[in-house]
Amino acid sequence: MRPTARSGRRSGGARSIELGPLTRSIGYMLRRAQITAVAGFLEALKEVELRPTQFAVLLIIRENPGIRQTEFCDALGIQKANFVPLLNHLEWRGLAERRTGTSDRRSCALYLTPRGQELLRRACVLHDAHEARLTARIGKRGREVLLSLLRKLHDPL
Amino acid sequence: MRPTARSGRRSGGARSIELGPLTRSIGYMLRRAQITAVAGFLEALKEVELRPTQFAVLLIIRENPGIRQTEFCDALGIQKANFVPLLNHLEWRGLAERRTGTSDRRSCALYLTPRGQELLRRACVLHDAHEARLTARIGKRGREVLLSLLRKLHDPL
DNA sequence: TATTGTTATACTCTATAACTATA
DNA sequence: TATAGTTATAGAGTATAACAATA
Repeated sequence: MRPTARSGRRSGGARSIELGPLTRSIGYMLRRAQITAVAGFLEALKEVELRPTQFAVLLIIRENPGIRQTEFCDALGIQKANFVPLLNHLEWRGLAERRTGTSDRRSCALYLTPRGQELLRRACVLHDAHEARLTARIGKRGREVLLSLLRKLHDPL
Repeated sequence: MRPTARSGRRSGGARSIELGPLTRSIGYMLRRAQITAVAGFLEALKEVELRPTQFAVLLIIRENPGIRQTEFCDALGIQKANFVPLLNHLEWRGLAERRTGTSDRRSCALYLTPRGQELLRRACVLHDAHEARLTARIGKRGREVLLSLLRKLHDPL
């Protein structure tokens, strides 16, 4: 799974792959780091059976109780059509719920169930441990620098 | 992991979404930055009609002429089954080619065609411009720091 | 007429098992 | 028997169009 960066041949006769300019590409290195991070996330949150997107949805509902689906999708850049099965799954697991809006009966207000709140608390503990393992590789200072750089890459400024 | 400080509503009446701990999550910020980077890549390489994976495949074949498919997949962490249609497409476009191995007739050695080499040169120019735009957001020093941090995140060390 | 949530659909990426032809 | 490449298939993630209920 891990590409090596050096060129030449190994003693066993197997070829060591030359990645060339890719190791100097922000895009490619971002992708590799993200693949590693996702794998670690899945391993860390296996106990609560949450994928990264599901974890993010629960967190954002907790931070924004009563948020409507369209609001959610606009903020996160998710297509509203794709949000439906995602939320269906969380509702089916009894972690989140839709409540039909009182003022606008077209819309649904989203809330965590007590069970969702409980699971999310446990998920946050596991997620913190996962983040701590990532931080251990780059140091606390490195983590702050990384978050700052990633924010700059994303924001239009 | 700490929640961020701000919350509340915007003046226009639209709700300002609270992302909470997500903005302090390496995993989430990696994902957001990568989405931005991929969008920029697609825009930058539209002219040559190469997606990030296709660009990476052409580059690695150029750096490792004669590489076999299994070697390639082992090094890049791609499933060999998924590599087949990927390579079929590049071959169909006349950019790369399989040559049946002389010593082992089960395997294919991969090469760029002259047209593939030409297109890749142009693609590299476009890719460099894209990387320069990313670098402009974080500075040359920031870029070096970022690449170093991303490498540390990926490598087991 | 416009908007919210929904359905249907399609295309990409990824993951696994089983097949073929060679070794 | 083991391996290289292939096929088939299934699951996620993502994109657009169109529909019903409501505004």
